This record gives sequence, C-alpha cells and structure tokens, in this order.
Amino acid sequence: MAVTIRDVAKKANVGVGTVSRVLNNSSAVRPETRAKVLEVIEELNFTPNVAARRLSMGVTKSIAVVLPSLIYESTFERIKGIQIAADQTDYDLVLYTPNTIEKREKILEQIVNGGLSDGVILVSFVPTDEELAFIENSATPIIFVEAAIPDYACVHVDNQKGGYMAAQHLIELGHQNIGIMTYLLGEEDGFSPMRARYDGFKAALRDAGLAFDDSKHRVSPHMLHDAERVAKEWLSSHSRPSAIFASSDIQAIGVIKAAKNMGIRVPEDLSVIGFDDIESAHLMDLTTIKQPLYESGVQAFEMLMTMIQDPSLTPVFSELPLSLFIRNTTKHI
Amino acid sequence: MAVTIRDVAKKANVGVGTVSRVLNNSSAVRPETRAKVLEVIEELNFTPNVAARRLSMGVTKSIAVVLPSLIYESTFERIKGIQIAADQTDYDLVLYTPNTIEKREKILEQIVNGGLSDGVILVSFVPTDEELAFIENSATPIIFVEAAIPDYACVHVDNQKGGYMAAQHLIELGHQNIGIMTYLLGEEDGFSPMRARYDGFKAALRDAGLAFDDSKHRVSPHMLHDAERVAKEWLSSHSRPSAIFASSDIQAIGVIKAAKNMGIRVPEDLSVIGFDDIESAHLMDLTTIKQPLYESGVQAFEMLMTMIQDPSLTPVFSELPLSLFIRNTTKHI
DNA sequence: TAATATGTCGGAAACGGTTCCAATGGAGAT
DNA sequence: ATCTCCATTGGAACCGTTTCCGACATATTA
Repeated sequence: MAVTIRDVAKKANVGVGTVSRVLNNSSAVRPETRAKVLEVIEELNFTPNVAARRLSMGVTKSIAVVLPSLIYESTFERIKGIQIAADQTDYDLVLYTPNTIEKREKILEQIVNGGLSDGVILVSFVPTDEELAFIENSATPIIFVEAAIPDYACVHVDNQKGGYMAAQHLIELGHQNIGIMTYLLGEEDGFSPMRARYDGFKAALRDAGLAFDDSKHRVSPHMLHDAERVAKEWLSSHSRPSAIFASSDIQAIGVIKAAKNMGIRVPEDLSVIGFDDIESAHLMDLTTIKQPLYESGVQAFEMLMTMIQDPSLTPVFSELPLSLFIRNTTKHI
Repeated sequence: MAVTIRDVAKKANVGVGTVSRVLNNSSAVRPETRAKVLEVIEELNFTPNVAARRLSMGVTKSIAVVLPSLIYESTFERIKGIQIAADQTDYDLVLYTPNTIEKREKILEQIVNGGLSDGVILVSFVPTDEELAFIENSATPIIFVEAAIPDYACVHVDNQKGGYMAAQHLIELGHQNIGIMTYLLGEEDGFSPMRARYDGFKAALRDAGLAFDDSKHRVSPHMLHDAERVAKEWLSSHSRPSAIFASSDIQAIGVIKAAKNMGIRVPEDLSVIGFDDIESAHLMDLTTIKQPLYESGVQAFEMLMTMIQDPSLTPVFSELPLSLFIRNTTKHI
C-alpha cells in the first residue's frame, strides 16, 4: 500500500541498492542516476519506512528515558536538559514511566535484549538486586541519573553533603530547634537520595552538638498539598521548630504556604530551606541547596553518546556540585 | 548475536510459528507445548526484537508528540496529561521538538509516510499552508492541541474569549488604563493563540468604551527574565497602566517581580492578570484565566486512541472551557 | 592489443518477527 | 473399518530496508 523502495527502483529503472545508496547518500552513485532517483522519490512522495530501516541496520537512533513520573518539577528540569542535548544529535527521545513492577520488568527486558533503543537514561531509578543482575550484561549502554550505582555510569550529587550544608546554614543562623521534612526513608537502601540528605542533616546537627529526635522529623510526599497539610499540623504544635529543612523545594513551599496561612512569618518567625532549586524556588525567593538539575540531563545525555560511540569505555561516575542559594526564607534567629 | 525466535524454536523442538503464537498468546497452543516454549524462552533470556515486530505488524504502538520546546511550563503540564493518559494504554510516547524548518519537514514526512508512529499529537503547532497540504492525506491520525485547524481533530480553547474575559475582569475592577503584554503577534495568521487573546482584549476595551493604542502594548518572550526586563522599563514610564493583562502566567510573574523590585505594590498599585494557570500561578497567588492544560493532554490522547481504533470517524473539534481564577494580584482601583 | 584497475550498478541475502496455508494425527460418526 | 472434522503444528512467504558480492563498461597501463 505504502510506496516502497522497490516502487521507486522500478519507476527509476534502477536497482533497489541504488535507491538505498542515494537515500543514504553514501557510496558512489553517478550524478545523473542520483538525480533521476531523487526525482522519482519526490514524484512518488516516498519516505523510507522507519521500522524497516531500524531492523536492517540494527540501530534505532533513539534513547529511552525512564522516569519515575512526570509530576515532579525537578524531573522535568532534568528532561529539559536531556532534550536540549538530544536536539544537537539525530537521536529521538522515548519516554517511559513504568509505575508497576510488571512495566519495570518489561521495559528493562526490552532495553537489555529487545533492541528498544540505542541507549538508556534511568532517572531516579533505584534498581533492586535482581534488576541489577539482569541489567548486568546489557548490550545497550545505560546511565543512571540521581543514583550512585557502583560500576555503572552515573550522574549524581552528594546528597549527604547537601543535607549537611542545609543544616549547617540553619545552624550558622543561630537556630537550635531545627526540623526536617522528608519523603519516606527506605530503611536499608543505600542508594536513596532522601535517606542520604537525612543522614547528612543529622550529621551536621551532631557535629554542632545539637539534639535531634524523631519528634523533629515529618514525612510527606513531594506534593504541595501534602506538605502543606503536614506542615499545618506540625506548626501548630507548641514545640515547633524555628527552622525547617525540607528535602525538596516543593515541600519547602508547602511549609511556607502553611506558615503564611497560620500567620507565621517567613523568615522572621520561621526559616525554611529547600533542596533542588527548581524554578519555583526562584519565583518564591526560596533559600535552597541547588543541585544542577538541568545540567544533569545534559551531561547524562552527552555521556551516553560517548558510551554509544565507544562501548568499551569504563563507566564514568560524575558528581555534580551542590551550592547554597541564600534567598529570602532563612534568617538569623 | 542476539537470541532470536528461531533459536528458541530449535531448542524447544517446535516451529517458529509456534513460538510466535506463544509470544502473542493467541491461537490455540497445547498447554504442554506452551510450557516447553516458555521454559526455553526463560532459559535463553529471549525478548522479541522491537523493530522486527513493528515491521512485520505494521504497527509501532507509539505516539509521536510534537512540541515547540520544553521550556514552557504550560507545555509541560500538557505533556503530563498526555503521559498519564498514555499510561493507561500500551502505547509509548516519543518526543519531538523540531526547532528548524528541516526538522519540521522531516518529522512531518516520517509521520505521514514513514510509519514513524501510530498517531501524532501536535502541540502548539501552527502548520503553514504547505505543511497543511502535505498532511492532508496522512494515513496516520493527527490531532492538534492549542490550535484550531479546520477539518482536523483539535483540542483547543477560545483564546479570544479568554482575552476578553481578562480585560473584562480588570474593567470591572474599575481600571481604565489597562496595558497588555504579549509575545510577537503573527500579522496575518489566524491560528495564533497570542493574536486571538490580543484581539479579545481589545474587543473588551472597545465594548467598554475605553481607549487603546499601541503605547499600551508591550512585547516579550514567555520567559521570566525577558518579561521582567520589559516590565521594568514599562513601569518606569509616567503613563504606566494601573492594570496589566499578560498573555501568559510567566509573563505576569515577570511583571510582578519587576513591580516588587521597583516598590510598586501588587495588587494595591498595580493589578496583574495572567493566562494559563500553570502551577506557578498557584504558588504566586496570581489571578489568571485558567485553561485546562492538563486536561487538554488527557483529552488529546484519548481522542487519538479512538481515531486509531476507527480511522473513519470524522474529526472532533473539542473546545475546553476557560475560567477566571481571582487570586491575589488584581484589586479594585 | 591484451590485461588490469576503476567506477557504477543490480539484485540476492539478511535483519527478526508474524501470518497464512497445508499437513498431521486422533476423536468421533457411520 | 472408513470417513470427517478439528485441534495443533511446521515452515514458507512476507514486511521494507541495507549491504555485500559479482557483473559490466570504461579507462588505464604495459
């Protein structure tokens, strides 16, 4: 039904090989022949079939981007970076958000054995031991973003240090009663950024000789409304902290919203520091630990390209810098 | 090199047809045969090749999403909707941001003739006449989001009405000196949302008997810094407006930032209304005209699915509702 | 003039699936 | 015992490219 390379060949009185050669403007084709073929292609409105080309070449010219979900602004900023970097190349981006065990398994299979894409960027994807074993001898290059997996290419950040920096900033401002809000902490997984930030935070308090116990820790999803709700309850307690480190900017903004609604002034009555430096942090004048989200996407994509070009390279472990951005939500006590 | 269906067939002592049947758990295969094949598949770690399957089935199970760029938060909210809807299906999402004429042409060709995907969502894509003619007899279903293209399936919004609503709100608050900030207006293109909003805005002023001239119109990209810069210059003029309609929330936020920096209070000294209702609008307490961005994505995807299932359907023209969200950046004069 | 090199080109084979058609064997009917 | 029928299966053909190999014509060299 669709017009194929054979139709073109027939009409142009050449062989299919020749058509293919002008298509890939490779090899030597006589200028007149090329012109004639091009003419027929134009006339027949021929476009090479993508799937056939991929099968025959064993290359997809596409990169799979596996994400936890699209609902987080931070994830989005990473994608932006990935997209911008991809734009410089002829690779397509295919998005996956495997939100069930089955989908995780399926996508991993297709990546490793199914020739789904020429490379994979796993964002905030913490593999189980089983998954890790499965991935182990994948023929297609894989890179982790926001995860530090030994022996794999990773673009990440020292989250523990980030937690430490955040706490340190609050301590330097004279705060003694400091709280922390995180998402659920995986008990024993060493890869989770949340846990690392939490650990760093605690270490800073310890180093400063400040007391800390679970009463100063609250858990909330990285969603505005949840954080706001949790903060509302928290801030109404008598022993409420004078400063809060939220493990993501969205949580921090939720805390600020709750505070404002309760007549608690930020930063006069309550200091709040976030983590990530998403664009909203900028809009809201939020003090935060900036991690280079956008750059992480760019770098991951570029590293992946070099891995595709030379699969024999040993995987690079890239640590991006964190920095404290003091804006308008933290203040000396 | 990779293990194929033939390897499996040989090892399981069956024909390739049988393996394929097991894979697609179709037709009747004797339970014992199925078990044996499944066992060998497991043993050999076989995963069907994606490209081969696509070629032979003539179906890609993927949807192309064509976007102007990823830098706009509003676009992102649409993608979120698309992604969530896609999650309910077994279709993959492939992202394209053709930022040059050549890339536009190439992607359109691959869509129409190349079997790139089973369906296409064109977001904020205003086709030229030439492109329209090319698309005309595309075999693969196409849907436009944020564009009203006659005879095509579209998910859109009455931007003119939106502009009217915004102006009307400001007029009702007693403002007489009302300014507007838009992005570049295409002179004669009837599809551009920007122009429609501008036209609606002017119509409302006219209907209210209010004067308007180009001195009350400023142009800026939909970027925070640009809008802020333009607003700074604008607001320092003596005849500065008492209210501003910005054609996107990001522009509105830029205006607010500039005002705050200049000591102009919002909304006391200056009312600002935006358009879109992106999440930042919520965070910033911005009065705005909400368009259902997320829903537009969901709806577009779902409409596309029905088009794929039955290509004979006449294209649906879906107009989503606009609504005024009064928050904290507009005030009676 | 004969032998060899070079530039083009045609077309078969391969990529790895799916699908259709013919073949086989056993159950049931007569 | 013979004939149908049906469930199950094997395998060839096909999807639309690319690529490799051999063929041919012409140019070059001895």
